[in-house]
This record gives sequence, structure tokens and C-alpha cells, in this order.
Amino acid sequence: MAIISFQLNSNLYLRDPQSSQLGQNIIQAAVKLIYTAGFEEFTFKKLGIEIGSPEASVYRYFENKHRLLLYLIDWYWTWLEYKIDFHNQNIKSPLDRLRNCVLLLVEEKTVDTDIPFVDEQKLQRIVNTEFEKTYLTRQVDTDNKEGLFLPYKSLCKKIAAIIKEINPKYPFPHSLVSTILLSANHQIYYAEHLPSLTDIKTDSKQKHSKLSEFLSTMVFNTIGAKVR
Amino acid sequence: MAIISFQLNSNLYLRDPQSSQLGQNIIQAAVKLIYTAGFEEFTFKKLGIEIGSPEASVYRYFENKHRLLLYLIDWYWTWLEYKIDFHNQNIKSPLDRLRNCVLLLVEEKTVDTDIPFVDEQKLQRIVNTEFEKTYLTRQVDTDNKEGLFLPYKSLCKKIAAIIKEINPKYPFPHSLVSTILLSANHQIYYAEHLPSLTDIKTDSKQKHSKLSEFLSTMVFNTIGAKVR
DNA sequence: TCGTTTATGATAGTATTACTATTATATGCA
DNA sequence: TGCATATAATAGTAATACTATCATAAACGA
Repeated sequence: MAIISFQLNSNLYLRDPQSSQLGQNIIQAAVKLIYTAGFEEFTFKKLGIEIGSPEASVYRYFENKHRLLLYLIDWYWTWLEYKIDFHNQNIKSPLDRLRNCVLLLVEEKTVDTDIPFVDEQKLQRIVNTEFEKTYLTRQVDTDNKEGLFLPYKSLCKKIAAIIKEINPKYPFPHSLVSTILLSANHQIYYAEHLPSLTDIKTDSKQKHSKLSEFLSTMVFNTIGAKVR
Repeated sequence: MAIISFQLNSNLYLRDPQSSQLGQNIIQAAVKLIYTAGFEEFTFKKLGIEIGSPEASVYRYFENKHRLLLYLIDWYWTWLEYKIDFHNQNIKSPLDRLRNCVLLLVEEKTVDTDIPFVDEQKLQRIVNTEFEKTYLTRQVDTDNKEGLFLPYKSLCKKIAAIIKEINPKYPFPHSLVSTILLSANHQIYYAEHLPSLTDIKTDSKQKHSKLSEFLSTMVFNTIGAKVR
């Protein structure tokens, strides 16, 4: 596979982190630190120490830590949509395509060696726990106007279109998709931290297959399609 | 109706805010400030100014602002479960009870004059946007051990039990309930801020009835019950 | 009614966070 | 060689999230 890179919305950053070694170090270290300590504990100061650069240098790439988080998360959704497009190529049946979407969404990610400075496995965990913090803020509307949520909206739209193919009469395709995207994140989190809110067990080796079974059944039954 | 009050987990506070005028002022002002400015902008200093008391006085009631938010949100879920119990009394059909749950969950709250120091309408909006911030933190596990999420878990369990009555073979009752509880919050938020993620329109007068239609259809179809 | 808890007010102080600003040095490239 | 640009090094600031101390006032029990 060729080396790929995603060009993200330039409003996300002041200087493109993919364009320099320091920028790539920032991304790599940010993923590591947010993964291990959580977004609240994460500061540009700690990031600077991690990469051996002054705090002020990080500020030349990102206006603030919120934008940096958005960058990571936009990257993730862009990457996931890319994977979905890749897998669904030449598949005629919308049912199969929809099933694929759920599988790819839920599947535990492994590190993609084609993109050296992003650890996709850690990034998936970051998306699980931090995603909603990107939009549950005072600045949603201005961030939205700047297009900072486009990758997620694009993914939602794509999957909703498949649902419309299957059942053009179903009145809530976008709501259904945003619900399963959200639920996918949360069920995994619940399994680990609030197990009484879910029926998916952490220890189970088929954690991810159980989750995709839950989500698939929900989607297919809701839109009135036969689950094979 | 009698004047009711809910006794919440004492780990939430240092001194029970329901027990004094100052405590009630704190709750009332906190709801107002978090509602208008959001949890991130909310500080004990601003709260102190609002009620004309020093910051330090607030700290005598709540260890920190996170616990105060948890207090409000626990109060909300406790109140909602109380309302559900009240409405579902003597209703035999589990289908009807489940339908009631969705309606009560989604319904726009009006101020309950029986509880003078809590503005339920504002509190519902707070729950919509801030709920997940209570558990998507580093301290989930310790907070959970202290029982700070019990009201939400109890509600989830209660609705899951109704689902089990309807279809004892459905394997994911808790996951389904936590999914709809979450989705109810988010669809409303999306309608206002990220409309392309939902099919529910803000301006529509039947916003709440559309949402309950969406959720009910999803639940009933998923568990294989007939939607009347 | 006196004495004593107990709650609150008034005020001060601290470490950390989220930045901004300035100057110096190093690197690339025309 | 000259010049632009990126980064390092360092300093500084306002706000946040607390903690600590002491005075005063209300409440309550003997």
C-alpha cells in the first residue's frame, strides 16, 4: 500500500504538523500523553517536556489544546471513512456495505505502518473517551462554522446514504447513524468502567464481535431489513 | 402533591446543600450559571459572586466543581426515575410502561413548583450537554466505587428490566437502554448545533414527539415487539 | 442566661494552567 | 554570502482551583 496522508482542514492548525519533524513529534507525543493521562491532564507544557521542546513551540502549531484534540479526532474519522471506502469498493449490496461499516467502526485498530507518526490503536481509545468533548463546548457553533466537524459529518452522511438505499422510507437515517457511532464508543467504555450499563463484557475475547452484533441487530431491525 | 426531596449519596458533598439556605442558594445559582455559561466556564468564584458569598464558603459544601455537577446530575436521574415510577404505577402492560419511559425521558421538563430551588427545565439542558463529562474522566473508577453513578445505573436497570419482560431472549437490554438514554441527550443537542447529524429539526414544534418516535421505533423494532 | 459548638464571612496565599512576548540561535535556499 | 524562517530559551501574566486563617454571628444545650 502506498504511503498515504490526509490533508485536514487548515483551520485546525497554525502550521501544518505533517510538514515538519517537530510537527510530527507533537502529534505522536500528544497521542501518547492524551492516551495515558486523558485530555484534562494533558497540557502543552507536559507535551513540550515529552518532546524536549519549549511550550511556546507547540503554540506555533496549534492555537490551543482543544484544536489539537480536534486535529487528532478529525484525522481519525477521515481515516475511518477512507478505510470504509476502501473495503466497500465494488460491493453491490447495500446490506453488505452497511454491515462492513459497523465492522470497521467497531473493530479494534492495529497500528498502520503506513502512517508512522500516528498510533491508531491509541487514537481509537482517545476517540472513545474524548470525542464528545470536542463538540460539547461553548464554541460548538463557531467551530462548526469553521468546518472542524466535517469529517464526522461526512462519515455520518455516507452511512446514512446506505441506509436510504436499503429503506428509502425510513425517516431517521442520520439520527440512527449518529446514535450507533456514539454508542460504539460508549459501549466499549462502559464495558471497562461502568459494566452495569452494558451487556458487553470486557474480559470476553469476542468483545468487539458482540458489540458489532448488538449494533447490527439494532440497525437492521430498526430500518426493517433482514439480518442474515 | 407533597413536597418531596431526594436524599442523594453523601459522598457527593461535604455538607448537604439541601440542609441550609446557603446550600440551596448554591444549587440554584449553580444551575443558573452552568446553564448559561457551560460547565467549563463555571467557577466557584463566579458562583460566590452570584450568591454574594465567598468562594471558600462553597468549598465547605462541595469538594470541587466536578462533585457539584455530579450532584445536579444525580439529582436529575433520581427525579426522572421517580417520575417514571409514578407514571407506571398499576400499568400492567410492559409495552405501555416502556413507551412511557421513552416519553418521560424525552419530554421537555417544566419547572416543578414542589421543589423550589431546582429549575428542572434548565437542569435538563445541563444534563443534555454536561452529563457525559461526569464519567469521561480519569476518576471514573474511584467515583464509581463511591457510588456516584448509582442513580443513572438504577434507571438503566429499571428500563432494562421492562425490556426483559417483553422479550426475555433479547441479549442486550442494558446496552440498548444506555444507548437510547445517551441518544436522547444527543439528538436534541445535534438538532440545535450540528443539524446534519440528525433528522430531528429544532424549529419543528413536534421536536420532542419526533425524537420519541425515533427512539421508540428503534427500541421496539430492535427487541422484536410490535409498535402499535 | 451563659458558654460553646457550628456556620459563615473576610481575606490572603499558592501552585498550576493557558497563554503571550521577546530575543537569540540555527538551518535552509537563492 | 545574505536573508528568511523555524526553533530554542526565557520571562511574564491573568485566571483557575484550590487551602488556610481568623473573626463574627447564629443556634443550641445545660
